[in-house]
Amino acid sequence: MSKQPPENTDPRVEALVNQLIGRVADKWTMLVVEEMAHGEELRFTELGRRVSGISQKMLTQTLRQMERDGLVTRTIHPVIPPKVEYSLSKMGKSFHEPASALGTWALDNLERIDQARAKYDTAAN
Amino acid sequence: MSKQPPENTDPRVEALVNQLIGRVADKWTMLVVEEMAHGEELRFTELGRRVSGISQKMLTQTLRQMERDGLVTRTIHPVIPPKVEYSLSKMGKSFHEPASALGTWALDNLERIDQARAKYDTAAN
DNA sequence: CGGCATCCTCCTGGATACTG
DNA sequence: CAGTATCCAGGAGGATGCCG
Repeated sequence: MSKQPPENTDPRVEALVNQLIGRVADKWTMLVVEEMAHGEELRFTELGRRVSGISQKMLTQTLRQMERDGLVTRTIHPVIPPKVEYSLSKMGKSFHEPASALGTWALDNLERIDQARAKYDTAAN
Repeated sequence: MSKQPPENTDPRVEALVNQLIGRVADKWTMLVVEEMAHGEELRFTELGRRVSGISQKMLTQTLRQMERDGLVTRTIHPVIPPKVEYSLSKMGKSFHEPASALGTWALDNLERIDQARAKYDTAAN
């Protein structure tokens, strides 16, 4: 499988798209976007508090990637103690739509999925 | 960060939702759903051919998870050589909507993201 | 054909400690 | 406060071989 890269599309574009899907279909990215979608600027620590379960490392990493991809704006206030504020860019906000649609779907179907799993697990043993 | 699990929600539900997001925000799941969305029943190998870059192992794994979650129906035809067909369940189809919305977004913004990255990379060095 | 089992490698990501 | 740096365990996932 995937022995011969399909000739019908430019392999570089293929790779890029593939990688982009990986980035976009990222749990932490989605959760961070969700928290930032309300519009206010958020500080690093506050963001960490809101995204439940995220480690500081992953928060940093996720924010860097999002900044690099142009989803997030990072504003450094040169004061002591340091103050850095994050907010969604225009593109970031546009990303929030499909992302939150997916989140909504997950919530809506949580029950059904849970049941499906239980059924599957008992059936198969 | 994430030292004290927030008390405002049931930690078990929290965990489940978190895990579910992880499942739902999965690259291969999305790509597989995309290929299956056209409605026909698809055989294992054919599916593998369509989802570019997926290994046989990941395809099997993804399909099993999706089946377990009730997104996919697996039909075994007891013939020789073996014939197994996969199709989206009703829930699977409903998942396709937000999933493909995300894919569409990625495609639409591929250019912008690429530019943002280039800009970020040259600026920071 | 449609897998499962095994091995092995690399990357992800948590924990911890330290800085401007 | 907002990170960076380091270490390290565990899981993801490719390659290969075998089977009903």
